Order: sequence, then structure tokens, then C-alpha cells
Amino acid sequence: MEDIKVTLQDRELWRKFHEAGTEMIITKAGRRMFPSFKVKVSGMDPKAKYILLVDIIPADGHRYKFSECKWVVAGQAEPATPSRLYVHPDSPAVGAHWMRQTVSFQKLKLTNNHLDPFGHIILNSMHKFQPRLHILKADANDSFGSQSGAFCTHVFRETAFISVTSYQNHRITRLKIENNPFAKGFRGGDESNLRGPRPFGYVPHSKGNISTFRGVIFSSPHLGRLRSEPYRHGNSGLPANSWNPEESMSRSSGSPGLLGHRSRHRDSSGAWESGRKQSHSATLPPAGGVRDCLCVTPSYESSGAMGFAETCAYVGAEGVRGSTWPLMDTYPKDRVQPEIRVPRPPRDNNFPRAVSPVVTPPGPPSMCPQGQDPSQGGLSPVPPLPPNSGAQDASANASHYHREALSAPHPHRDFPSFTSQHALYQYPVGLCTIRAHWTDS
DNA sequence: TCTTCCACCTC
DNA sequence: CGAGGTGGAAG
Repeated sequence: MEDIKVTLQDRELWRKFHEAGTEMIITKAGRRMFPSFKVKVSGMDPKAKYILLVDIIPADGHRYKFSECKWVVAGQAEPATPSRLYVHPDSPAVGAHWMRQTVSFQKLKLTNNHLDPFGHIILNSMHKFQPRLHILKADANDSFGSQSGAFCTHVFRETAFISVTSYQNHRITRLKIENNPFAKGFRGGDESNLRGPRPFGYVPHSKGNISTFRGVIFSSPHLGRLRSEPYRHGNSGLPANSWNPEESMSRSSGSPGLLGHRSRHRDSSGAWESGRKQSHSATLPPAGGVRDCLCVTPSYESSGAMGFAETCAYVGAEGVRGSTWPLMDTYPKDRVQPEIRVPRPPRDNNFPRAVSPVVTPPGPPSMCPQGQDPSQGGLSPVPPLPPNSGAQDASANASHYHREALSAPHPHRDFPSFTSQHALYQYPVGLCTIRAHWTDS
């Protein structure tokens, strides 16, 4: 596993969102992330089988509010939601498969419905989250594997976000509209766009009056589609944040244990879930000249404990394959109950097993400076990087820390105890405990 | 704050 | 084509 390298795709786009303070809409029905999480993988054994999965963990112990154009702490976080895993639909697949092209998690959906029956990832609104990628070596039976036990975890800090039920920062709204193909209808006219201005040129629902015609007015070619619009938060006139390129990724690895079979799926296109590969190239001009709200997000200090109660895999495509695993009864803990396999979810039932989440209270809230120091801007949802962990490459998505597989005793699972001085996260995944080691680079 | 519905769009 | 992904507006 130590040779595996993972590169975040659309990194420039992520960076732009991150600068502004990424927000992700969560809805009852489930909403995709945008930008979507896509990676390129190298260094795998071409013939070995791997499972790729994503989880999204609380980034800190705070609840936030968007106040006066910036995100501020608004109290303690809600108890952790039942955490679920999104297993890439191609899992398990051989290394050659994963390395062949971009691996997309674009079908992953976020929901605020704690009783979600679809297997989507459940999040609390107005909280900060950090997606993570886990790569597991599958065992000989294509199970999610206990035999080899090898896994590694990759974290891209620029993919952190705050969950919202409606966008708070219009800068984020604009980035979404400008870059998400599905939001094309909200784009304003543009000289380079031969289609000309058009969207919003309708009376919204029949209830609209002139004051609801913002889109018509403010997406006019005169204003240009990238100008600030007098949306609800107005403008602060603050400059855009500069992004700290040191935020990159880190990883850890160890032995996961558990997990289950899944059936294969392939998009009709044969591509990795995303169907048509699409890069959302960064086409936005720099924020300079656009006077916008600056969202200064408090940085936070690492809080050791992250709530994580149960895990649930969602294996997409062939229908929902949600399943819920037994709860971790304590936390943190290196040994978990000897669950061997994740039972496959019922074929014709989208409902994951009922769970009673174990809630792990986050560590005490840390103070979140809110100055308008641009270097602090954007989301900083991950524990601060250790001062000097020998990072070489802050801009590349190179990963460092790593640990070779050890065989997870069967049926008991042993989880390695890492002894890193930088063990900032201790977070169980499924029946394993992952301790991410945050390193520069 | 959150949900629902809508027109518009991608795929 | 139709299914389904968008943000806005209203409630």
C-alpha cells in the first residue's frame, strides 16, 4: 500500500471553492457534491484487487453560522451522525482498473435525513466536514477484506466543506453555477457565449414580482456573469483569500478488516462511474475586481475524538446497496467486535438496518480566530498540519505516511496502533480504526 | 432554517 | 426521449 499514490482531480477547482469556503447542499433526497470527488491512482499492484471508498468525517466539534459574510462558530457540534461509507461501485477491482483512468465518486450523495433509506451519507447541516478516501486491499473472495488487511487513507484538505441546506455565501453559489454543468440554466449571458443571456427570463412560479427578478436583472450582459450580485449577503469588498498550497493531503494505512461483498457495476459507458469523463476546468477569472464577501473560516485545532458510530456502505449503481454495520461500542478503540463480513444488504430493500448510533462527543471546541487574515481564509476543516513533517511537495498530491498491511486475525480483528506523534485523528472506519497522520504534503 | 416546487439544463 | 441534477423562490 505504501507505493500507492493518489492525486485529486480538478484540484484547481477545489482550490477555488476552498478559498471561498466550500459549501455543500444537503437535502432530504440526497444531493451530489460539487465539485465531485475524483482521484487518479497510481502505484497499485495491477493484479491485486482493491476497494475504494469514501467517508466524510466531522472536521471539528463546532456548529457554524454564516454571519456578516463569514463563517463563525455558533456553538458545539450536534452529536455525530451515523456515518456511512460510500463504496465505489467498481469495487473490488484490480489495480490496473483503478489506475487506468480517473476514479470518480460523483454519484456520492449527501443528505440531512438521519433516517435516510437510500444509503446516502448523512450529515448535519452547518457543520464542517472532511471527505477521506480509503483504499483497501480486497481478499481473495472479493470481500472487503479481512485477509490482507491492508489499507491506506488519503485526505485532501481542499475538499473540506460546510454542509448547508441553502447556500450562504454567494461566492460559492456563483462558483457552483459557473462550473457545474447542471446549473447551466442559471448562468448569465456572456459575450463568449453565443447563446446569449437568457436564464431567469421567466416569472418565477407565477408568484413573482419585480423584486424577484434578480436573475433577470443581475445576470444581464451588462453586469456580466461574474460580477457580484446583490444577493442576500451583499458585498464586503474584501479581497479573495489566498490559498495555502501547503494544504494537500496525508494518509495513513493499516488494517481495516471487515466489509462485504458487493456486486459489480459498470456504467454503460464503461467508465468509472462518472460515465463521460469530465473535467471542470477552471474557467473562472481570478476574483480580483470582484468584490465579494470574504468568508473567513475559523481555523481550529485538532480535536482528537471524532464521533463515528456505525458505518454503512453504499454501493451504487445497481440499486442501492446500503448496509449498516454494527456499532462501535466504544471509542477510540483499537479492537472491535469480531465482525467478519459485512452482510450484504437485502436485495429488494433499500433500507439499511436500523441503527442506534453511538455518539462520540467531539473534543472541546477550540477557539476559532476569525480575523480577516487571508491566510486563514477559506475552510480549514482539518487539523493543522504539523509544523515540519518533512513535507516535500505541497502542491502535488503525494502521500507519505504509510504502513504495510498486516493480516487481520480472523475472526478477531486487530487494529494496528500507530505511534505517530501526529496522530490527530482517531477515527474508526467500519470495524477498523483509522488513525490518520497529518503530514505536510 | 428547512422543504417543496419549478424551469432549465445535462446525460 | 426521459431521468435526474441544478439553484431560486416561496412557504
